[in-house]
Amino acid sequence: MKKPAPPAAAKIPRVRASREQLEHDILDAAKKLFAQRGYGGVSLDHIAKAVGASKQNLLYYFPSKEALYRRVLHGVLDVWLQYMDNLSQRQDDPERALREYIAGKLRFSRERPDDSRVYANEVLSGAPLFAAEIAERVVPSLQADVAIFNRWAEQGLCRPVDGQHLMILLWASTQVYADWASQISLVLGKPALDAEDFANAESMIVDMVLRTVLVPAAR
Amino acid sequence: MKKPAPPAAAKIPRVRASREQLEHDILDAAKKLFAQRGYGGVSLDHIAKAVGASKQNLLYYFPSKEALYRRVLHGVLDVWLQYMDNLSQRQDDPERALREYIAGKLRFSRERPDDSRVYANEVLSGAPLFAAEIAERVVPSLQADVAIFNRWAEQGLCRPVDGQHLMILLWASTQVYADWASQISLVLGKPALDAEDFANAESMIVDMVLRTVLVPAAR
DNA sequence: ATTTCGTTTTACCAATTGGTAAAAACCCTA
DNA sequence: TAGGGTTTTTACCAATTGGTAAAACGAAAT
Repeated sequence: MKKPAPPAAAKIPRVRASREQLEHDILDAAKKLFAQRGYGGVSLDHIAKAVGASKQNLLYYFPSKEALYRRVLHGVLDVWLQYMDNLSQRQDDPERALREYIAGKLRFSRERPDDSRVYANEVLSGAPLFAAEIAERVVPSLQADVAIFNRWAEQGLCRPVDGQHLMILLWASTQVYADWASQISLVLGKPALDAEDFANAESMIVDMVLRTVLVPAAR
Repeated sequence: MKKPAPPAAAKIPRVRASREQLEHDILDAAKKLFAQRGYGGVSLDHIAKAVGASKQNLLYYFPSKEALYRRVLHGVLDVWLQYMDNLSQRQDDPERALREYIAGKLRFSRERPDDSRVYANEVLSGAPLFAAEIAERVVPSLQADVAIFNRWAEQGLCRPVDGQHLMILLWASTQVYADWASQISLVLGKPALDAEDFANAESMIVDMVLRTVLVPAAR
């Protein structure tokens, strides 16, 4: 009606390379919004506008809001686990393994805060859609890590510790720098967390964990 | 139309003692729902149904959804701070002060999980309505605690530690037992956390913190 | 030039959203 | 029992929600 043959490049600044590109953009925008407001706080229209498409166009790529959310969650969990499986790498050296594990999880908080927050939102709401996948993928990963602690303790490489609660503490104290960033930056009196803050966090957490886990003689 | 004069007691099982009672019930139901789904994920109708009233009746007591949410948040912050200001009590005895602080915060997670989750949801979404109040009430409280650490360090009662990040770690590792309860119970393989789990968490956190904070000679 | 297939837009839909206005019911006191 | 203030219900409202159906578009192959 208005423009019989509008040049596509004029309306959409950058040409959509492909279907995969748009699909990826949708997932990305959805992740950012779900991270901030949770599943119920985001509408398809929000996501559509953020990505510059129509709501119906989203529904062409994803059959429903819940399906889209599940895809986002699935991707988030992939990333989460990927940053997390450092403990199993150096099974002979507890100190180095722990240092790398903590560093990895803090890197996750710094580099992928939205992933962290989507995960936090889901867990916070009781993981209604996700409990099964957590039980299937996260719990075994954690149990493997706990088993490593136990082996270390048997071999005298570390003190006998409650592996489960130690892992929970590691999650908590590293994820908090993504999930609670808004409050932490208020506390630190700066608009956003910078590299130095993460470095300070890391040395504090590493210090505490090593003091607790390592046998005195090994230090 | 259906019942010209229905006995009030038949429809509403327990008689509303007073205006304050219903107001309290609304705040309570709202808290529970906001805790689970966040601000955007809850409708006035949800809350109304949970409390057995009509949406319009809620709006008689609270002028808007946001006003109701603010009231909930305000109450949550009251409780949060109340459980939190234990550090300032025993300024002469770091070990005891820390033990009581950790115990208090874990008690908060166990006794008031919904308060904890409402707070977590708000912080997670960037504290859009609440940054001011956090800056006004939480940050000073925390800075007072950090100052206490510094004084202890000066007096040789404890090792020089990064008080801010230590406090963040204390928050994180205690709140996680409320906010991540769904995941933690999956990990521990039980339907819900019990007193023993909280006791284990407490001894692990206390152990770590004391190892890190206390001077070796003092132990 | 036409067909075809993957994509996008237009046009709807019923249900739900937060909120308003006013009538009705309730309850205590005069 | 008649007011009079407080509380609740009924009746609406426009905007938004997730979702469907079908028409229109665009490029690549025929």
